[in-house]
Amino acid sequence: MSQFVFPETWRSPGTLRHAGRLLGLYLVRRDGAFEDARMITEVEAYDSEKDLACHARFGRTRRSEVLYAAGGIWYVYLCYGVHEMLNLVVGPPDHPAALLIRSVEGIAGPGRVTKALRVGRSLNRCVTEPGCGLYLEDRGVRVPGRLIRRTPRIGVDYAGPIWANKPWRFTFDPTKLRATPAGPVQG
DNA sequence: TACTCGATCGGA
DNA sequence: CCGATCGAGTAA
Repeated sequence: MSQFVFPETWRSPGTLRHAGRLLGLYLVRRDGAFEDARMITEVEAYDSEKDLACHARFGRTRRSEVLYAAGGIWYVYLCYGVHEMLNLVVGPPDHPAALLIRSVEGIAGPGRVTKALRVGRSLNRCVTEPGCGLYLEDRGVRVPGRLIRRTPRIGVDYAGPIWANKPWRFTFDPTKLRATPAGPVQG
């Protein structure tokens, strides 16, 4: 059974808590005839202007403005002039924070995720709803805390050791998930 | 406007 | 290890 995850889900404070809850959810993409849905297996948290790895480290700018909106919208930007990066904006208004989706089941690497799901900057600022063509579903996967690994974020050494070493990368091994308990039988 | 650098990836 | 490739941000 799939349950649509409402955008409002991501508006409360608690960036790291949201990161843990994003693991195991399905990222659903519909674009014309194209359709794909994959379980999220790796995310990174970027939180506030203090975080020198976060795009909000310069305060409100043309690019970072989207991070200051209420959670539940997408932030997509171009990295190295080549790769699109997909983030979920989280937190209340005026608290800039986002979760980078680094991997989904079967696809590792943030640049590969967006390529596989045909995600581009046209989705920047879009709400996480079906009408947007990109949204989240809860398909009953429960990721136990003991499976979640936290490590430093990738590729942010420029932020300095304090911020580069924060264990804000969340991953888990989906093959270690226990089969979901059988629910009510449906036709 | 000139300049630097990057939340990556694929190939040498 | 290195180049691709371009937009954001800073300084001037």
